[in-house]
Amino acid sequence: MDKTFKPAEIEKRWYAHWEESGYFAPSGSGDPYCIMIPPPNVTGSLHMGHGFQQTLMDALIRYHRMQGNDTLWQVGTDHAGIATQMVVERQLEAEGRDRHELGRQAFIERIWQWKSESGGNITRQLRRLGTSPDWSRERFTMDDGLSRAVQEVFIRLYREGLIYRGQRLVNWDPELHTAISDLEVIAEEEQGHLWHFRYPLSDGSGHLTVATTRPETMLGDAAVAVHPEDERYAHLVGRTIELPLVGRQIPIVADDYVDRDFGTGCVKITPAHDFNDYALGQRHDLPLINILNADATLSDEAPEFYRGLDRFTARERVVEDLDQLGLLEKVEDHTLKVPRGDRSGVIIEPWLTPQWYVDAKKLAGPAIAAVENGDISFVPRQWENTYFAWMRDIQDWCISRQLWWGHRIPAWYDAQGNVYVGADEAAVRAEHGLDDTLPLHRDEDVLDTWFSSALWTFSTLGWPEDTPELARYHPTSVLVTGFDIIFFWVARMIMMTLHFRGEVPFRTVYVTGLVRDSEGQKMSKSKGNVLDPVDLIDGIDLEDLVSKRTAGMMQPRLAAKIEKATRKQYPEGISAYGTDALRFTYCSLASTGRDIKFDLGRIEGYRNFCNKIWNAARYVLMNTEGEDCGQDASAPVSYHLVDRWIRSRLQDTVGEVHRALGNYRFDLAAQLLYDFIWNEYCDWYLELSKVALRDGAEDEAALRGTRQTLVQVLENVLRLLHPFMPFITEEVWQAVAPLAGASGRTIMLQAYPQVDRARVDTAASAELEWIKAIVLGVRNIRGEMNVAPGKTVDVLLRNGTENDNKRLQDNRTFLMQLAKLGSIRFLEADEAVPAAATALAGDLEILVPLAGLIDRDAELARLARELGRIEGEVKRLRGKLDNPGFVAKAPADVVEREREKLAAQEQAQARLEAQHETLKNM
RNA sequence: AGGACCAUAGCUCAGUUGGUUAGAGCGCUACCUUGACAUGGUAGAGGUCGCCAGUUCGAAUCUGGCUGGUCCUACCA
Repeated sequence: MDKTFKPAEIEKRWYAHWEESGYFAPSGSGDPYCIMIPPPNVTGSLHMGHGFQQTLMDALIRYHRMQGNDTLWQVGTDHAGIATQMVVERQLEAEGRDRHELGRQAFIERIWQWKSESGGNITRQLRRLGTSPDWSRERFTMDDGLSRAVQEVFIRLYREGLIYRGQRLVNWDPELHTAISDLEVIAEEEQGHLWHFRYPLSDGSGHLTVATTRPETMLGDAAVAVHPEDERYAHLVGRTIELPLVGRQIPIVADDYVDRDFGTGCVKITPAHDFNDYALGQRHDLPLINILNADATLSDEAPEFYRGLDRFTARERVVEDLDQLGLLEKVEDHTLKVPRGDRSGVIIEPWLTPQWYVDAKKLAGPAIAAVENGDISFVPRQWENTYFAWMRDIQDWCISRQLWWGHRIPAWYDAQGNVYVGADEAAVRAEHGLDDTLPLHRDEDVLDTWFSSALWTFSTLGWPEDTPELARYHPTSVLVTGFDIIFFWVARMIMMTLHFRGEVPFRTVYVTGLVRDSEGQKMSKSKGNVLDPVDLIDGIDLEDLVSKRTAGMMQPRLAAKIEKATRKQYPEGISAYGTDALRFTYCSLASTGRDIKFDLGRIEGYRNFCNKIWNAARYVLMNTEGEDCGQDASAPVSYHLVDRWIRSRLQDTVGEVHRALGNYRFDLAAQLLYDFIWNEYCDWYLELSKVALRDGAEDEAALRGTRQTLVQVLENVLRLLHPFMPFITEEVWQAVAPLAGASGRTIMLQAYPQVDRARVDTAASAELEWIKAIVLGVRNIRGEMNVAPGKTVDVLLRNGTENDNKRLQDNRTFLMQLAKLGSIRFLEADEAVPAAATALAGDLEILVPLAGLIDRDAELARLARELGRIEGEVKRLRGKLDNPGFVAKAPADVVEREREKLAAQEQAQARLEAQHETLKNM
């Protein structure tokens, strides 16, 4: 084995081997355990959030696979309608063409082609993370089976009256020329203005002043509204206004939607271009005057002068023109929330078009109940509140998109506008008895991407066919996802699955936090702070990183800024940490209910941890390969104290890891394993084993016992660690397993360690603590008193019991070696106490004679410091025990424990005081 | 406007039903190339647990308020 762990070659080799060997497929036996991957965008690339979630899913999958479950991880990708279409449209744009020139058919073919070129990217990246989904079952939301499921669901919901077509205001993206759902609109505060306009009363008796953030919409005004109880305007209600620039007579209406205290208390009402105004318009029977075209230029409904102008140009004109007429009263700076499309980034227009909707309210009922009654639970629980809040106020879901890439809506229209929904045109004709000569044309629109995603848990398993997989793996076990798609995806999956399967899609929703950069900023391309998980695995030099982060930047200034920041933060680029270190980092940061700040310091630490494991394995192999490790059961084996101790500690660790994983506490599991391996197995056991192997050379059975313990504990640890660090554990396991008496082709399919109560050995633990206390006591003196590391020291023990004496005889060589002693013995009863530094191990006093090694005054100071600490502790404990309330009301065992603590501290205090006194007088 | 979450060592975070000497990693200090590992070892410094009340024998932990931060939902033209 190499001296340092080199992950790159190992990862490649093992992943290929696992996949070729079919180890990722379900075993077919055991209790089913199933996770559905949240399907990433097929043409997308892996980001840190993916890396995080995939790692957690894979850890769960590998854990359950090793636990003997029939484990299915269903993998697949999403066609991501808008996102993918946009990418290809940009490509066309670069060629100076557009999709309309190409035509629908050719454009769709072009996207399929792009998918076939780039679609492997994301799955390749998933493989680099070491994920173990059943690749043979990979699905795509637009493959035949899933498309059939989508069609079936649409038709059935339509027939049940749960899908309908309606004309109403939608969120219209003037850039993409499509409707989008409420969830796809991001409203953020921006600086704008509030314009105050005078609207003259028709009878010439004066004017009203209205305030607006969108002057151009006044061309579509249908009324002015005031509050019904607003005395200032009560006399005007029912009268009319002559709308400037347009000349239309519009009414003044009263509606309690109006906030009297905002602006002038008069609101211009544009029912066709504002959601609130639309609702108000419905109440007052106002006309809808649509002044915008699909691209947000002014339509023919606007006065001729403005037609064809862009909405923002029209805004300037309207303001100018009103100013000219003396109707612009004032302009104020104003902060307002601006709705933008989450994909295009342009300002969304409420726009009147016919669209398809899902009646979400009816589907929401059972979906709410499923969480209320515990059929589905969220981890952490507080997300249930978020879910309920949204579901109880759910709005109908606009599912049609004016795109070409996606599942085309299975609806046909005749010349009269009658709608026929069915699987295909022939089916529609047959069902409705339509003559072949009657012209029908198919709906041009496609479905929202999330419509097909909502069916993911059952469509991937073969629905609407009644497949064995559906029966076996559905409902699935757990969904691992981010909170950002609880509404987009999780809620809709629950609704659809309950409706069509009559069962929940999953029992548990594990909601992960967001991965942020080391400053807590959201990672985004435009901020230039994104990290590619693969770059953390393979490393990347500075120049490549800079060019990657600044590629495709529209604004050169932004690019320069990003370049500067990147050069400052990563002057050496990013080194290669390997997949295992990355995965372990993700796990260790995965506290529930908290976003994670990704800090390179952590991954570096865990890279070092990999190296530690690697080197521990090297040591173990050096001492066991070619040696008798007790594989032959007939040879006698005896276990030394240190062997019994580490085996016992292993059991504790195994139990706690199971508990942590049962609660989705990946961070605790990672911490437990790190601590056991580094601080117990390596720091203590391996060091102790060196002594045992060298000084026990005459006892073959004991040697066998220690060698066997070395390899067996390591072998157990590797299995414990495998769900988190699949590669290094496999590589090392292959070498270690035969020596540990384990066999099998891969660690992946070995059993996960279980607690063996018989191996819990509290006596061994106690004795080892005794050894550690003495070693640490001496080391502390050595360290603080600056005793040269090469120098041995002599130690005298005082005030020991019979048991201490026996322990000393049994463990002398361990103490000698680990504390680097020249000698150690008990002080004779009549022996004079030499000037010495002192440490305590319980009642036992450890004396290190100064003997020219240690400075007396320094030791006095050290003792004084220690005494100060103990004094404080004694004072605190006395105060507590002197409090009658405590003694009377606290549970007896708590009081007893405090008494014992006090006694121990007082004892220690007395000892050290005596020693301090003695030393001072020497 | 309503709601959620967060505030613990210089940094990133643990701390399970109230009872620990409040922990870990990184960073820092001193010493050490000792035969698994300098991606290492040994020892050490560092915290009035955001602030103020309250409940309690006892609060980092429970309750209320405040301050600061993150986010979600809805939205006033």
